[in-house]
This record gives sequence, C-alpha cells and structure tokens, in this order.
Amino acid sequence: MGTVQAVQNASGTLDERLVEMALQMLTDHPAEHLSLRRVAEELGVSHQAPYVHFGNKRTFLAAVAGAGLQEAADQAVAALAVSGGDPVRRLHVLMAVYISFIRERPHVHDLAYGPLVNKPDHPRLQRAANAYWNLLHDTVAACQPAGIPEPELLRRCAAAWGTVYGIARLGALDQIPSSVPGDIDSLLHEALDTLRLGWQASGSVGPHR
Amino acid sequence: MGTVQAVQNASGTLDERLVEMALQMLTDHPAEHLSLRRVAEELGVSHQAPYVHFGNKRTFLAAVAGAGLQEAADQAVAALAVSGGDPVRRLHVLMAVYISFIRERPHVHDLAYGPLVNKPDHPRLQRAANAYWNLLHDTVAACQPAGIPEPELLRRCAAAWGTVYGIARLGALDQIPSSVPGDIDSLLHEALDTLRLGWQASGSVGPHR
DNA sequence: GCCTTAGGTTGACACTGTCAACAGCAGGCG
DNA sequence: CGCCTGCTGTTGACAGTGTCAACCTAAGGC
Repeated sequence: MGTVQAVQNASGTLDERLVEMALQMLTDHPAEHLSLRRVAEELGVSHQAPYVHFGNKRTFLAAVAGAGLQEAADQAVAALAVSGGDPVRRLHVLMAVYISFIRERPHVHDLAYGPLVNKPDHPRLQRAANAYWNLLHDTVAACQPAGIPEPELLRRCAAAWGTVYGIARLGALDQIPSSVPGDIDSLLHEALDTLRLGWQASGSVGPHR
Repeated sequence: MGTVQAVQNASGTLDERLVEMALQMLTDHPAEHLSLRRVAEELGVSHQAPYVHFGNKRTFLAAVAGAGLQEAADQAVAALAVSGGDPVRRLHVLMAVYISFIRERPHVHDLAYGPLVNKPDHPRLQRAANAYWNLLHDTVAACQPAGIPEPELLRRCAAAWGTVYGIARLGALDQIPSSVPGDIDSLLHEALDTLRLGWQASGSVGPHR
C-alpha cells in the first residue's frame, strides 16, 4: 500500500525522491530506526540505489536533514514576513515557529542538530543551518540596544537559542517532571522574557524599539 | 587485550559487570553504536548473556543509563557537600558539575535523557532521574525569595535546567557557530546569571541570601 | 533421588550497511 | 558505423546486529 502510493508519487530525480521519502518516514519514526533499504524499497528501487547517489548512510542522512531544516527555515521566514515590525514580537514569533518545528517534526530536528550527522557531511545541511542561524541573529539583534557590540550580541543569540532548544527538547522528550505545572509553551515564552529582562537589568539600556 | 583485562576484572554478578562494561564502552562511543554482543564478548560470555538478565536491549540500556546517572548524581552531592552555604554559589556549583557531566560523559548523558530509553524502562533509571531532579529542586529553591509559591518554583527549576541543558548540549554537539566568542562555560554561567537577574526583575523580591 | 528453576550457551533467523561486479544506456569521437 | 567512457542502477554477497527457541547444567527443596 505504502509502496504503491509512493511509486505513483514519482517526480523529480531519484535522489530527490529518496530524500523526500526519508523525510516523510521521519514523521513517524526517529532517524535511528530509518533504514536505507526500506527507503529504497518504499520507492520500488533496489536497496543499493541510495548508495549510488550518496555514498553512505551518513551523507544521505545529512542531505535529508538539510532538506528538512531548510523547509523549517522557510516556514520561519514566512511567519516573520507577516508578523509586523515590533522586534520583541518578532523574536517570540521566531521562537514559536522553532518550537513548533521541534514539537511537530522532532525526528527531523534531532537529526539536523543531533550527533548522527555533522554539518560538513552535506553542503545542503551546512547551508540550511547557516540560514537558520542568520535568521536568529537578525531577529535577536533587533531586540538589543543600538550600540551593543557584535561579540556580546552573538553570545546572546547563542544563549537564547540554547534556552529555547533546551526547554523545548526536554519537553519533547517528556523529561520535564509532571509535577511542573503549565505547558511547555508558556514555560518557554516565560523563560525567553526572563532572559530579556535579565539582559535589560545587566546590560546598559533596555530593548531597542 | 581488552578482553583479557576485562575478564581479569571479574567481580560482582554478571548483570552488574555487563552494565559496568557498557558504561566503560560509552566513554568512547555513543550509545547508538553500542552492541549487546560486543559487551558480552568483551566479558568473555556468550552473546545471549545480556538478554538473559535484561530481556531486551532497551531495558539493558536503561539500566546502564540509570547506573551512569546515579554516578553523576553522587558526584553532584559530593561537590555540594564542600561548596559552603551561599545558595547562589551552590547553584553555580551544581550547574558546573552538571555541565562537566555533559562534557565528560556526553554519551551517558545523551543515553539517560535521550530518546533511546524512557524512565519507566528500568527502576534504576527512574530512581537516578528523581535523585538528580530533587537535587536541582532543592538547590534552586534556596536561591528564591522566601515566600515563592511551589508551582512557580518548579517552573523556575525546569527553566534553569532547560537553559543549562540546551546550551551545554549545543556546545557538546559543536553546534554553536565558531563566530560566537568565549567558551561554553562562561556562556553558561552568564546565561544562568541572566536568568537569575530576570527572575529578580520580574518576581517580587530579590534572591534569598 | 528426583524435580524445579535460575543462569548460561548454541544455533538460527531476518534485517542492516556496505562492497564488488555487472548491466543498460547515453553521448562523444575515431 | 563501431567503440569507448561515464552515469544510473541492479544483483549478489558479507559481516554484524537484535531477538527467538531450544538446550544444557548445576544448585536447592521436597
């Protein structure tokens, strides 16, 4: 059944279809349980087909991660495009999109930022990761006081990313004890606000608006 | 060679030795690449021995994660025991120990809090995770104003954990762009201080000292 | 003395990633 | 035209994996 539908949906070169199929499989199962052979079989090609195009599993997974991450970055861009001009609001929008990425496609996120692949494994992953980071950089920058030095800005980007990443991932992994009240979303936005308040309190001026 | 040394180091019941051997192997390689058969072989027993005691790989890994996490929790207790009475300092000590756990035994940490195992998979993991959380809870609590309601305290624990976890893990995975200046440690302590400042600014009173 | 049971072994199975060899088929060039 | 070269893909094999089933063996209880 799955095979038939997959074969019907034949468009683009084989390597693109392989990546797309893997991405589709990642909605249900984590990357650790993804088998090159099953991806090929689902597409009705031989078990060696992925190997022809990508050389080894790691490279293939990196290509899949790159495609998935680029998709997420595109969604973020789209969301930012309709979110008005207020910098703080834009930051929350970006983070909300990132969180929903982690929640809705956890296996893709884990793959892209996990230990299974490295950014140099495939140029596509490298590009997508850069795109996402630049998005974060620009959005955080708009929330900072005018004269903030670039090094400090970069450190705040990393801190904001780490905070959101950490809480969202712990939540997605169901590691936050059930005794903690409220949902992950509110926890996240609260933490982000706390971080901004802390910056304000420690740094020179308030947020730039 | 490895086998000989391992067999010489024969003490305790077989299930304990299996866990210890797996823990030892996790210093070099991630849990994904850990094979039940190689653990058994290294101990000079049959490939089915782990299966006799733990039933399946998941349960075995959960037992390994429990042992490793308990070890880390013990280290944290030891560090707190000699860190004086200042609550803020104690929080930083706890986080420093946690960070060094992530950095020095990343595969054990990833196993314990990653998707490969769940807490219910083995009582030992459940216990160790609870122990660590309680440690965090008490240490964070001591930094809060006297009358803070328990729900808010729990949320702050989760936020602090998520922040440290996120930054430390991104760092351990080498995901923080090299353009970000400074080392991960300073980034972490800074983020933790920023968080505390934010709590101070938002919450009613300052930290309890 | 026999039976039960826990601890451990052997052998098999399906599945995985990867390697090697081969097949069709396009295009370039004599 | 004939040949050759490279790309795209296949088939077959190999070692390694988790797991299942059957067997063995030694200790302890009745």
